[in-house]
Amino acid sequence: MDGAPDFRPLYQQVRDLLVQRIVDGAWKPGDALPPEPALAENYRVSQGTVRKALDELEKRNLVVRRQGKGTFVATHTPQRALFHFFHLVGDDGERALPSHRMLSVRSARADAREADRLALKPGTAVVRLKRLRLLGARVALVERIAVPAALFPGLADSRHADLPNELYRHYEIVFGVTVARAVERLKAVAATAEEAASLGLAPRAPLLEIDRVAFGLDGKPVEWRRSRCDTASHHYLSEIV
Amino acid sequence: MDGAPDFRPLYQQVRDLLVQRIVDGAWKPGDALPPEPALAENYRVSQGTVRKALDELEKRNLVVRRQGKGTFVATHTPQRALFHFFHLVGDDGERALPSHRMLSVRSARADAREADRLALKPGTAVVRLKRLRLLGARVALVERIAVPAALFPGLADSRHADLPNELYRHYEIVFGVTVARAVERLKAVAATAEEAASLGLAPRAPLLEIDRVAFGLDGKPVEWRRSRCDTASHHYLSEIV
DNA sequence: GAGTGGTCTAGACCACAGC
DNA sequence: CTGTGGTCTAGACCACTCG
Repeated sequence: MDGAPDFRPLYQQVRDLLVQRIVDGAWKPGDALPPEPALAENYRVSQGTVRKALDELEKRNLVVRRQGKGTFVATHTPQRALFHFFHLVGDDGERALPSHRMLSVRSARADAREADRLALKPGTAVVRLKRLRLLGARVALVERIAVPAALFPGLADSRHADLPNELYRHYEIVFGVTVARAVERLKAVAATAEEAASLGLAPRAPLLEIDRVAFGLDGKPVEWRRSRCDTASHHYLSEIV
Repeated sequence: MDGAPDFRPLYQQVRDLLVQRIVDGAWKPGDALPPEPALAENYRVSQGTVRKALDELEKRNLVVRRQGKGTFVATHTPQRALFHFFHLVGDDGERALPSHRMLSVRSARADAREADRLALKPGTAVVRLKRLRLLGARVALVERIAVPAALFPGLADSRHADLPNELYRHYEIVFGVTVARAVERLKAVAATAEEAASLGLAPRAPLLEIDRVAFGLDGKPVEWRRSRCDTASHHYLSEIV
């Protein structure tokens, strides 16, 4: 820590250096970080300072720590992928885990809205996915997804039946794209004729629209997703602390 | 810390003792806690341990710390009341702060749903409020609220015009009830004829229903609120970290 | 200047994992 | 047994607030 002068607290500097190494891919999801004493020596700070930096990485869900084993870069396990980002819950409180039916995968040029949400220039190459998602045996969501083609080379050529339900895990394993954060905007909308047919509802039935932008480790948008959900027997759960 | 044997970490014991004092009202919202060295001496632990306990209280939004001044029990400032618990945002990204028009305040006996949400026996005395809330100049929400009468003595006798927009602040100042946490369940529903009229919408227009249970410092439900919102030009914002 | 919380250190010991 | 993260201490100094 004796390089360029920097007047922020040491633990923040260490924290940012650690984040940088994860963002750069020096440590990949699932990898163990060096032990705390090694990091302390490496950065010429005390172990307490390293711990405070790691506390913050843990709070941001970038690493998980396990006593006796080590500190590991966080991964999108099936559990995390589903429960952390999927907030639809049965009205009885059961978290019915969704399955899916992928309908199509197509290359396209970003339209105005995709360009806005993904922070791209209109016309940039994107990949569009369409799928249905089932809760229990019923189709409950229709989903349109758009991602920048540049981040996902070859995705457009996937056979749509081969794409897994847990896309974020797939993004991470196959394309090295880690979803670190997301912002969801929710609205109530009336189902289009097509949506109503897919969901087995009356035309213009009320649907919950979830418009989600997911961000990568570097803070840039990596996916835009618009889900329209039948909330007759499910709800979106939001906990405020 | 040399009383009854307890094998949890010291900082957790100190944390829980501090929480207890806040819950019991020994320190009220806005009060300063004793300085860290005093707490350390009091509980016979090091200042570092007290700090770790206070870190957790701060994370739970129970206290706020200000360098050079002290540590204070959190209060529902107008800012916090609105932005922490009110998640509707204009589609342009502006946080239009809502105003309200209280319609009625009535005593009643808890029906089945109120009893469920508030963890009361059916028939327990409750107070029901109805109000409209405006975003800008437009009526955008119709809201029904129910609270246990026992926690809010005299509330039922309030002139409804006297009740402020920021109810949580009112609960805290007038009744000593602090809302610490809330759970919201969101659905899309079709407006009833009455709701459509209040909101100036077509009958059966899609509305976002927010069903919120708010919990006090002791973890017990203190309010149930059901808001139905016109999301034509606003959305509910949910950030996932 | 006195008092507060914020940062940082060095070192001890504990609890858990795995050979 | 060794190595990991988790807890705890004691003390130093910094940054901010206020009289």
